[in-house]
Amino acid sequence: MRYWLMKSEPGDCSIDDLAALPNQAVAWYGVRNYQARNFMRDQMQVGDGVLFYHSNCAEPGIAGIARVASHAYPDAKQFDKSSKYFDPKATQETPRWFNVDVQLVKKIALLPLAELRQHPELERMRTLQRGNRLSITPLDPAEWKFITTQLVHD
DNA sequence: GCCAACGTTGGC
DNA sequence: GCCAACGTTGGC
Repeated sequence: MRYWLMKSEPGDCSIDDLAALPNQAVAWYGVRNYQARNFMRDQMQVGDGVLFYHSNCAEPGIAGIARVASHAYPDAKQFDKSSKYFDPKATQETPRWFNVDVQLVKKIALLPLAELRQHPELERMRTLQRGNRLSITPLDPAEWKFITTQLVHD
């Protein structure tokens, strides 16, 4: 069992968008960074814990708890010429990009980035490090526990 | 909209 | 394999 923080731009897919989907689950397509891809492809297991994070918006922060709901499989958008995620170098035989499905567990009262920064327990969190841009980062179990038991209120 | 930080690309 | 140029991310 591992724990992850996954960023989504709410203009693209917000926590409410996720909640409105069938099964409250979404294919996490569009990751075009090798490190983030490798986390999904090589390390994620069904049932892993996910913090659903709103990025690049007025109120960045953790917006909900989710779970990994599938193993990684080829990202369909890499083959779709009409998609901005189309990758001419990817083929069906040798796909380059993978994604998992992510399913909502519960929406929470937004935990703002500014609040996360105030807790010494979280000062080593990858997402809080200067210059970090990775859209998927692993969480220490202690960080997961602290956030989900000390900071989350429904 | 600004800009710092980082990843990728491609010429050499 | 170096590295400059370029594109992207994402907080502010």
